[in-house]
Amino acid sequence: MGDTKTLADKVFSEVTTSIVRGELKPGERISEQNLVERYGGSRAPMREAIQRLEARHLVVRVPHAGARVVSLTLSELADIYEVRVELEGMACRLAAQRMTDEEVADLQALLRKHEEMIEAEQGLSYYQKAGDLDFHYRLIRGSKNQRLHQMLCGELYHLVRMYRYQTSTGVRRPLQALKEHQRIVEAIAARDAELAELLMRRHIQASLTNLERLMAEEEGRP
Amino acid sequence: MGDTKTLADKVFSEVTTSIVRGELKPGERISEQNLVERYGGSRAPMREAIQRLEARHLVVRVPHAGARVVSLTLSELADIYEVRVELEGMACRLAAQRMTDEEVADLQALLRKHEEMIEAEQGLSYYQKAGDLDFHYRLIRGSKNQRLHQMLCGELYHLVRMYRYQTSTGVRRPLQALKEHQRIVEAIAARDAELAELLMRRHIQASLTNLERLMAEEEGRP
DNA sequence: TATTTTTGTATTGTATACAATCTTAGTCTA
DNA sequence: TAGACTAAGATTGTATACAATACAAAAATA
Repeated sequence: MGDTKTLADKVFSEVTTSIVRGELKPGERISEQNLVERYGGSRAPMREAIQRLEARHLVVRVPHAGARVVSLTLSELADIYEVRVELEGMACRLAAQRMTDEEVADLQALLRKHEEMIEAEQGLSYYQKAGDLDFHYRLIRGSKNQRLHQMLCGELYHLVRMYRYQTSTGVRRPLQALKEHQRIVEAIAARDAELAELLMRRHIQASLTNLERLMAEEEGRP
Repeated sequence: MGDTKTLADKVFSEVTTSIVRGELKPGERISEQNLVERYGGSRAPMREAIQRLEARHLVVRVPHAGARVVSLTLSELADIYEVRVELEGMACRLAAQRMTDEEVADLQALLRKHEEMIEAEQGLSYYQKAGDLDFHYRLIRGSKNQRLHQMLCGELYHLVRMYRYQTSTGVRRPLQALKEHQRIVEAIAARDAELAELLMRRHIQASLTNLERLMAEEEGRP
C-alpha cells in the first residue's frame, strides 16, 4: 500500500495539535534543531514539516530567519470570520440541497445527544469544543463540495480553533448555540436551503460581531 | 533587507508559470532530478519548490512515488467554480462598500481601456487573458479582506487559469463579458452592494453552467 | 500464453557536512 | 545614556551521500 507515514508527516501533525492547543504560543519560535531534539531524526524531515505548517498558515517563515507560530491580529481574525460566514453559509445551503435523508437523520441524532449532555450539565466543555466543531464539520461534508471542505476544514479551522482559547469568540452559551443548531437542522430537514443559509450566517456572525466589539475596545486603549 | 530570493523560490515561480501556461501538462511527472538538470543546484531546493507547488494544489505528491502536475476532473473544476461564485460575489459586495472613490475611478478607467482595445480589435487575446483577470484581481483587492484575497488569488486562480486553456470556460465573447464588467462597476460606483454581488455571481455562474453542460456531455459518452 | 515472482533500477526519504545569512551580545563613540 | 558598529555565535540554505521504497522489466511457473 502507498499510505506509508513519513517522519515529516508525523512531526507535522504533532506540532499542529501543539499549536492549536496553545502549547506552542503565537509568536514563539520553532527552530529545526529544536524539533530534531524533540522528535529525533535529522533536519531534513523537520524542514519539510515546517514548510507544511507554513502552507496551512500555522507558522510564518522568513528566509534565513526561521519560523514562528503565526500571531494573528484581531483584524486578521475578523477577516477569517468574514470569509467563514460566507463559506459556511454556502455549505449549509448546499447541505440542505444535497444531504441524504439518512445523513440528516444522523445530524438530528447528534443534536439529541448534545441536548442530553447539556441537560446533564456534564459534557459542557465537550460541547464547547469538539461537539460544536463536529456539528459544523458534518454540515460541511454534507455540501458534497470537496474543495469547500478542504478550504474550511483544512485551512481556516485550525486557526479558528487556535484562537478560541485566547479570545472569547468561542461558544459561551451552550444552550443558545444548541438552539441555533437545532433551527438550522430543522431548515435542512425541510429542505429550505435559503433559510438554512441565513440561520448559519447569523450563527457565525455572532462571533464576528463579538470580534468587532473587541477590536473597538482595543482601539480605545492601544 | 530580508527579502532575499532563495533558489527554491525561483524554481517555484518558474514551474508555476510553466504549469499555468500548459508547458507542463496535467498528469505529467515532475522529478527532483529533472528540476536539478533544468535549473541547476541540488535536490534540496527542488524538493522545497515541489512542496510549495503541492501547497498550492498545482501538483499532487504521493510518498515515495513522486509528484505529478495536478489533473482535475470536470467535477472537481465545477467545485472550484462553485466556491468562486460565492467568494467573488462576496468580494464584489465588499468592494462596493469599501473601495475608495479613487479606486472606483481607476476601475472605470481600466474598463474604458478594455473597450478601446476591443473596438480596435487588436487586444482581443489580451482581454481574454490578462485583461479579464486584471479586472477580477482589482475587485478582490478592493474587498480589503486579506484572507479573501489570499484564497482567491493564491489558491484558486492558478487552477482556473490553468484550465482556461483546455476547457472552453474562458472568455469567449469579449464584448459580452465587457458589458457585464461595466454593469458591475456601475453598481459599485452607485454603492449598490447587493446588485454588484448579484451581477458578479451571474457573471461567473455562466462559466459554471458551461462546465456543467460539459459534464453532462461527458456523461453521455464515457 | 498468461500470470506470478523476482530482481534490478530509478526515485524519493533521510542523514550529514559545508556555506551564507541573520541575530545578538558586546564594544565603542557621540 | 542612547545609538551605531563589530564580531562571535547560532540558524537557515544548499550540497552531497546513503537508505528505503516504488516502479518496471525479465524470468520462472502453471
